[in-house]
Amino acid sequence: MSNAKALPLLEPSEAPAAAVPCCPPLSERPFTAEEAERTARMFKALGDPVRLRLFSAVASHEGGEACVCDISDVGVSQPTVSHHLKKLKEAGLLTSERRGTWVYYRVEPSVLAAMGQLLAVR
Amino acid sequence: MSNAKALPLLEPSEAPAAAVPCCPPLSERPFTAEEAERTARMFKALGDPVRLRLFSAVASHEGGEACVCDISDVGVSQPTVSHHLKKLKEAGLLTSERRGTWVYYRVEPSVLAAMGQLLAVR
DNA sequence: CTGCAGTTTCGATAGATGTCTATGTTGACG
DNA sequence: CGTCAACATAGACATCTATCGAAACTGCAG
Repeated sequence: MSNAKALPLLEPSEAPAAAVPCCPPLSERPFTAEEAERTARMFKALGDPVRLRLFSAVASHEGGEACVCDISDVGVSQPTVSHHLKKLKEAGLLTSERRGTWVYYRVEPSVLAAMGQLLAVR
Repeated sequence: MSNAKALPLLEPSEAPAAAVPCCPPLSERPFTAEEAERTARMFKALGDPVRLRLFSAVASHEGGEACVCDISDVGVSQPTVSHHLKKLKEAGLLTSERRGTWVYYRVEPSVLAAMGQLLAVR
């Protein structure tokens, strides 16, 4: 093909979803529907065992980042791993960057802090 | 009836699931399959907007407890509310107690602390 | 240019989940 | 005892989701 412009459209749904400036602590006041919708996305992303293992693997990896090949050993096929990493990315919990052959994922530290605040006791 | 022993059988599946003594911080080391399975249950329970609103409503209510009638206004039918409260209970996030006509739900404070620890930064 | 390894995307499918209506249970009150 | 109100359970249904194999894409090395 030798094309040089093969991706004319980039879905904005691919964006990091801005999960950081999220919400008040859960026990401060009842969540509104909108707050709940936004916050539930993050919890839901961590609500799958495979995703939780992938997230933990990235978070605990040296330098806070890991390439897919480092963490693919979670008992499911490689496309499934990719699928879950995408979900975590869409939830704003991970970011990715391609360096040569490999793709590296890293955790967004501010997100961990934000979720910690959610669970703070009044 | 004036009975004193009317509940002969109580499913153990109804038990609080012992969510408290859970796991090390997510970023300490990669989770094992078993740890992930256990921990994901809690995140999953909070991964639904309606459940999150119900949980927030209970957590922020005076005294840390609320009767169902106080928090049922989340836009779904009454059986659905009951269903979600049951899920939260099974996940070990809420406990319930009947007092007369009303059933009161309250948060397990230790659970919030445990989940907060999960998200602690290394 | 061609092949290869790492990664993502696509299409399909089985199982899980959220929601409803209808019905059951429990306690309070005449 | 009868009725009403507060919750819970049961069953049905539509939608979502996790998973896989196959195929496409990307960068690197001959």
